[in-house]
Amino acid sequence: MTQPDTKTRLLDAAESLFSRQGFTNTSLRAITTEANANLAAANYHFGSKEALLSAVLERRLLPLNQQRNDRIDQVLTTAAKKGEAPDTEELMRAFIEPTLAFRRNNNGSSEFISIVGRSMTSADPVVRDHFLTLVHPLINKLHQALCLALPHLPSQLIFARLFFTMGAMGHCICFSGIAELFRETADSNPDNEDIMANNLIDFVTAGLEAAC
Amino acid sequence: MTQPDTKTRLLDAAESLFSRQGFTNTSLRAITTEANANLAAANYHFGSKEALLSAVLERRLLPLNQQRNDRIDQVLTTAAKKGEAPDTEELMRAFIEPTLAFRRNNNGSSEFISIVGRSMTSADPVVRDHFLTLVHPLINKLHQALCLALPHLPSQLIFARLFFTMGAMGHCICFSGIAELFRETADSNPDNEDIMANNLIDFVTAGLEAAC
DNA sequence: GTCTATACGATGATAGAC
DNA sequence: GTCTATCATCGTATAGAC
Repeated sequence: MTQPDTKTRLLDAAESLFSRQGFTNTSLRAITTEANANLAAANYHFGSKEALLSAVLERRLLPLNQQRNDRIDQVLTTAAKKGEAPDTEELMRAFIEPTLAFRRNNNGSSEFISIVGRSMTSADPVVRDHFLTLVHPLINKLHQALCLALPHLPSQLIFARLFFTMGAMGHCICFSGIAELFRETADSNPDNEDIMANNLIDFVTAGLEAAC
Repeated sequence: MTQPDTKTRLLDAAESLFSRQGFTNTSLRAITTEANANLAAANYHFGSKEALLSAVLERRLLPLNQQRNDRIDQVLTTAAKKGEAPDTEELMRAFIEPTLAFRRNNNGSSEFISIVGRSMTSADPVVRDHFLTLVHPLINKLHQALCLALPHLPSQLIFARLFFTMGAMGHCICFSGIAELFRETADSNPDNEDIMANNLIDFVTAGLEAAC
């Protein structure tokens, strides 16, 4: 097995360190040391530390978005064939399951998704804008699909509820588990991930479908 | 009107700058300059930049927690007098309304609450731990109250749903409005704050009460 | 094109004079 | 309590080797 090239090693090291220590608390020097690369190589390949974060995000977020997009399309197509409106819970399942599954379906970085969760609410407008650009098309598609699923609700209300949904999901992916946040017994085995995903899907589906 | 002392001026300047630019993007030198104080005075009074953040948080979070605690007690007492279980929606109203109202009920820093939202998911364990210590008693009380309101649901499930609730609310207070996140028409007048709070309360109440 | 060595300004923190 | 001086470390930029 040959060693990956410098750019990939830098991405891997940055992903790992950003996940474990956060963006700010990770220095470029720590990344280049772990990647066995020179400090300037990071800026040569990515231009800046923020651009490196963007590259780390894109590498996994683009495939994830493709996956979520496909699953939403699948729900829409199946419903259309039956001449029915899409189901809210199925749409949420298409959106949430691939996201949370990312935490155990790991390529060596099961905690990558926490970087996404924190970028979403970053105080840095550059980071947030870049993240939003990546997910905006997906959110728009999901919003439109939910308007089909919930035709009796105003579009703006559905949008607000989708916003709350993203907050709940974002909170989940910021931590390795509820346990970490509330100091409960730490148990983060795959089964618990499934339970958490199902609990979250039940929660947001009921919230989205609430009477107006 | 006499000028506040150095410590207060530092707190005010830090609160304002952290709210607008985030913790990392604000330097101690910018804070001390705005506060007309010396750089070393910040470290003398607070010990470190992180400790300054903690002090900024505590100054407003402790009164806010007191207010939320009182309102939850009020719901519990009223229900107990009637011999009934507390109502989920009323508990959520007691928890959420004071939090979101903070954004317009400003003492010159209506955006302070966004610091809270971001501390909640901070990658820095020191920041997160300090925040958790501040809110843990309140969350425990709310959890117990919800167990009374939803006696047919297992305690652990209620806990998970409360976790989702905090995520949805935390997402709301990270931004000056949904508009900011999704580039919709920017309109953040007080009425919209009320609408958002009510929408959020409806959303999480339905999620908490969902069938198991 | 890739990468290394080196240097620059800015940052958080600290020691010690007053 | 306050301030000056100083330090190690940070992100970044550049010149030049391969």
